[in-house]
Amino acid sequence: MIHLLIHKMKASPNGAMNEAEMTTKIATGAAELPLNQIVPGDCIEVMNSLPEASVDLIFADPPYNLQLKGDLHRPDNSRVDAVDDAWDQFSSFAAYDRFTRDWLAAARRLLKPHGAIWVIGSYHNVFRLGAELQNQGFWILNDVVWRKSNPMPNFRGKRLTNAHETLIWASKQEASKYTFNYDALKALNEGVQMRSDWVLPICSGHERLKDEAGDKAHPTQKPESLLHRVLLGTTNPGDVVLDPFFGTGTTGAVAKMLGRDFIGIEREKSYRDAARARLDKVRKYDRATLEVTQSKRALPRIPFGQLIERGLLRPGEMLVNARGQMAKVRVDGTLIADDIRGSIHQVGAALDGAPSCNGWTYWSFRREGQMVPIDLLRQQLRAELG
Amino acid sequence: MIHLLIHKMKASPNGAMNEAEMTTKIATGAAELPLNQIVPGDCIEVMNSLPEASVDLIFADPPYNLQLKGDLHRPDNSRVDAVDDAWDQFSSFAAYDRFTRDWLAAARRLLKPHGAIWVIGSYHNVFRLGAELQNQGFWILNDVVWRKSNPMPNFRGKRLTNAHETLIWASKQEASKYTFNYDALKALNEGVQMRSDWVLPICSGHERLKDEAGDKAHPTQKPESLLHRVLLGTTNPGDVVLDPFFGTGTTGAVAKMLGRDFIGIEREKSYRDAARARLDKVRKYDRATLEVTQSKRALPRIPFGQLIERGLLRPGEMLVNARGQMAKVRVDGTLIADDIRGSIHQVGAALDGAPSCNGWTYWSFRREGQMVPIDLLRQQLRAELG
DNA sequence: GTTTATTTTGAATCAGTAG
DNA sequence: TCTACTGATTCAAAATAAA
Repeated sequence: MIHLLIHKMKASPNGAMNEAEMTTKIATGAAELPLNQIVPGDCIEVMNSLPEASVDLIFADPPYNLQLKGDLHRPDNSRVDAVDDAWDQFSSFAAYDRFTRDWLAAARRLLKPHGAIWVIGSYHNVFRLGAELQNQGFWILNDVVWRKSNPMPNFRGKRLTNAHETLIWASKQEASKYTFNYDALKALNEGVQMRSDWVLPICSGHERLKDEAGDKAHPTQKPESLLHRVLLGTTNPGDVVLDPFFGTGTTGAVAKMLGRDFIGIEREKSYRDAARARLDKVRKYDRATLEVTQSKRALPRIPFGQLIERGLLRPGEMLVNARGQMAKVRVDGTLIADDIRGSIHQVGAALDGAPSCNGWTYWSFRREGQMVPIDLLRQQLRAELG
Repeated sequence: MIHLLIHKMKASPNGAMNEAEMTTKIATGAAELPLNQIVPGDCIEVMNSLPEASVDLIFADPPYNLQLKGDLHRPDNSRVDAVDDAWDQFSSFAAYDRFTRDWLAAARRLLKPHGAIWVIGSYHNVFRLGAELQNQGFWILNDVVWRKSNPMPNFRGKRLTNAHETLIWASKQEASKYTFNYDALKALNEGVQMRSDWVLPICSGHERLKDEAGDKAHPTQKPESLLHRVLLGTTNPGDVVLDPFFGTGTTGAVAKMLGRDFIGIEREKSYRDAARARLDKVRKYDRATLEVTQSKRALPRIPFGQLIERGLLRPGEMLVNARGQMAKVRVDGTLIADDIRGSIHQVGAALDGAPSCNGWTYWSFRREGQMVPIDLLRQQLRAELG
């Protein structure tokens, strides 16, 4: 913990280091995390200059290698403003694969052992991204489809409307204990577990950043709703989130709102400038707002024996399951039912012939003529213990 | 055209060649297409024995290389019947890649110059499939997401519900003049152009083939609705459709209904037998059971959390009920009122001491001095999402 | 026969802690 | 590093049973 803390170097609230200072720091290989800052430069070089195993999550929206040929026109003859920027040009699949291999390796080095990565792409590049993730030992947890509610139609009627993009969520390795806020995402989805297909609109309207000329500041700005779901679901407040293709800073903006620290890396000055102006306007939510639905797994463990020690249940008292079968509570917190002895879980599993059993919800006891689940006593004890 | 016709050798309507005859024909390298038949054997060998440039479309559902570990149980302790068949076992990604390279090369050789291929997979294998397609010169036209309306849930709450599979549609080469029945698919989609995400139920009920013991005949039978859309959209009547992983013959069944010729290749005798029995019962143009989901269009369910993600409500904002009681909106779409936390419905019910509550009509928020029910935002979102 | 309640099932890389 | 133990965890649709 101390190891990581000494690397943290938060930007002052009033403003970040200027870019000249930043470049110097990076070039000298200072092992400090430029938290909540936008680092100029090539993302591979910058990542390699940062201390290894220091980042909780990486969100990466790399160039898509679109390979567009001529101009595309709408049926009314207006020209579609396509992604034709220099940063999206690669000479071949091999060149794109080399680039992918290098930046993914640099990203993997930066991740903590239990860290994870999100990448987003379209059919032009996502298969190469996914294959290389697997080749490097990342462990894919889900692929997620961002289903656009308002995609651009296919004007020529030669293919299906390309109405989605694909995200891949992967942990650093198979053994990683990745962060997944299951209950928060379930709450966000009105009580049913979140699926791998997310219906969200593209980034437009007020959210879409414009330059002085009124044109879009970045050709592929991602919606904040997408990052909200990613960061809420797979990071905790205070986590460090790095975006090596920061663009106009959607990842940073949502991270700031949600009380996560971000590191942005971006090569193009115009994008950095737009992102800085944007980030200055973002405010963090207060603590009560940031709090999310808590998982039961995070609650303190209460040994069943404590109910007896604390006098909430008496030794010798009988417990009953849903089928009316009974078991006697023994002084050491184990049960006995006929000749089956063991914990509340073991005896329940044995009676049901089941591979496992949650004894807390399986057993009830009698109080004033009523059957009361023993889990109620656990809740009572947890409340007492604060 | 004549060149192709001489290769065609349709099965007699009353029955196909028996398997012994078939094997002999293949072994001698007879350059004839076994139309509307199921060829036994390894798909690579069989494909290499058929004449090149003779097939219009290939639909391939190869093994997914799932790499499952131990058993999985549902919360009710029942065991999940997993895909653990020998044909899905590969020793490494390298072995899977070799297999993929070989069968794709054999498939590409069989395709006519203007032919196309569909492959289907999950995140376990689809990135390797897509990358190898590109490596071999196939030209990806779309990736299509099959969004399952009734997927298996994630029982342990450790990941997102894996609710989709991915199909890739690619032509033999960039210059191919592939078949795309734009208007047919547009008609199928109620007059708006077909998108790259298809919502279809999994294969179950009467359509799911059972063996004598009443168990599923094949662990991964695909729904006919999926193949209906593929074949209707990317083939013409009379086209030759080849499926190298024929299984229990969904591709053949739909091809027969739609008046396309099929060639099935399948290694496992039990699958071939089930497929033959199935195909015998299929009649051309029996479309009644297809596209069942198309008709029912219920109002889309909008989770309250989406209002937050979409910025229609801000986290931290206060909601008010009819009695003037207030609750604060949290980032995961839950509310907090004093020490009561939960969904809009739960908190409303708790405040009223009621068993249930419709949060959508219970809560309002302040906009420009006016109190506005949150249900208005839901209606707004529904309109946007179409 | 009709309606309602209960059971079954689906391509799944599905646990974490203490000793 | 390995073993033992605790205890958290599911949605939609079809099939079957019950009323």
